[in-house]
Amino acid sequence: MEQKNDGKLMEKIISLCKRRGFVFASSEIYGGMAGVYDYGHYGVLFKDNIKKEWEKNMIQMREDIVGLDSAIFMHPRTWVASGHVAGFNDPQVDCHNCKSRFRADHILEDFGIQADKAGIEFINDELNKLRELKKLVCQNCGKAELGEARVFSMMVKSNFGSPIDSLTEENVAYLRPETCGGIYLEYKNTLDSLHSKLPFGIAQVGKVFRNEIAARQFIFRTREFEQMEMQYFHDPLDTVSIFENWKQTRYDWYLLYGIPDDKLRFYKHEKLAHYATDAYDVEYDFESMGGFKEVEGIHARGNWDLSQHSKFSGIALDYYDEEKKKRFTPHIVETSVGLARLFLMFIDNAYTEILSEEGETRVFLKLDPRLAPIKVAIFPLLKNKPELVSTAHNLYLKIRSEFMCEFDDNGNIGKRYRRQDEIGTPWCVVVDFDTLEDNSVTIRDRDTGLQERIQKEDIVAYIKERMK
RNA sequence: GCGGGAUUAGUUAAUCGGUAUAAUAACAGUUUUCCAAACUGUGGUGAAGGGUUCGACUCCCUUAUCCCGCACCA
Repeated sequence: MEQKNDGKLMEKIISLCKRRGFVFASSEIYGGMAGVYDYGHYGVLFKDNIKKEWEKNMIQMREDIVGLDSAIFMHPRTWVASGHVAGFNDPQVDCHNCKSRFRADHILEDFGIQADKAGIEFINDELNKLRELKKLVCQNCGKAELGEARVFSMMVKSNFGSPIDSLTEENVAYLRPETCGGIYLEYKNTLDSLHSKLPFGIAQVGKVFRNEIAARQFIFRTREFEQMEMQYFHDPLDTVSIFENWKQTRYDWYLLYGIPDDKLRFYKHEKLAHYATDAYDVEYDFESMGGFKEVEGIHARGNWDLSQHSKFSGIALDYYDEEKKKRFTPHIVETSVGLARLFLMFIDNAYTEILSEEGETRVFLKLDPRLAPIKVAIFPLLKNKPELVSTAHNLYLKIRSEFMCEFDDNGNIGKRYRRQDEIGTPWCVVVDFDTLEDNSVTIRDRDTGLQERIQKEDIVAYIKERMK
């Protein structure tokens, strides 16, 4: 019988990820580093498979989207133009009495003062006005002890390209907090070099960095992570239909890889960025975190990005539509998803425990075969029979050019099955005494434990058929 | 970032101001004709730094990390 989880799923996932070499906390031998994780052998394979499937759907299977891999470092003015330097931060204010901390802009909004994306001077001016009116009180302890607002920038700075003691807003090189900036900067080159016609998209996967105040919940929120983003450039007249289309396309992608419909939902943003016209999140119901959490954002961004970069760079980033005989700055619909969030989502969904009649628990990851780090493991039935071992090993040598696969002759057969179950390997092939007679092997299904007897030569075709 | 709790082997736990234990996992061997069997052997542990002490895993301080709650998540 399948066991219901007892609220310890996150602990079990973290433990499995470490024990089986998927994910390690960074810098463990130095005591760890918060919000940074390293991916071990199976973690890399799994993560790369997720990335490949995303790229296949977003680039390979489409005529209207092209790839890009832009640099992490961009010209400092990029982030001034995008509004990140001014707005990508949390203005916070502390209560001197009870030590509670609040978002300063949220406090102002309670008084009807629009402070989203406002500068720190503006926020402190408004806070001072409220102080004079004696309206400023701590929402927690009720005393008027709120101090000056301070800015916690989410942007990670570097000394890239300049001596470290002379950093200014003009020359500081930020580590990008999102990958889409690189897409906007290469919009023009892409258009010129690939004769793309609107509507078209640019997709890329890459590392980004954010100074999260509290990086928690394993790999769900980290300071260094990978984003998979796609920016779709189009005629503003088509925004509504294109936006709806992308919502559906992205939602359906999750269903393709075994995420059940009832664990997915859309969340509509009520509070939009000033340039945005519509924004939805795809949320997944994480059992390990007790509810729905955002995995992907789908946003209609208007022409804010291109027009800002055009304004700050002095380079025209518009588009002339030959058919419609009109010139305009393209509008953008963006899809943006965190790779590590998908990693956690797929494991959260795949983690399964079955209690056997003997009272033993079998743990396995019910991963889609396309995502599983190892596709097939090959064992000899017994390890003290050299002819079984060598036949199995030769079979492994033959198959490994087709799929990521493993050979294992450690311990006994049951133990080897369990190890593969835990890393989500969909098939295990066993070479037994019949193999020596008639070249047949058994192939066992991870989810059912059932075996079929097939010919050695048919293994590759068998697996390929089931990975479509 | 605030408040509270915690940190002993890969994991789960025990003990003790005086040589740190066990189970399990790992590895090697024997065995085993399909689901973590058994036997033998091997390696591995006090988060980091400082203090008190003849002697600290144990007492004290600092830092880090984790968990719970608050706040935050453009």
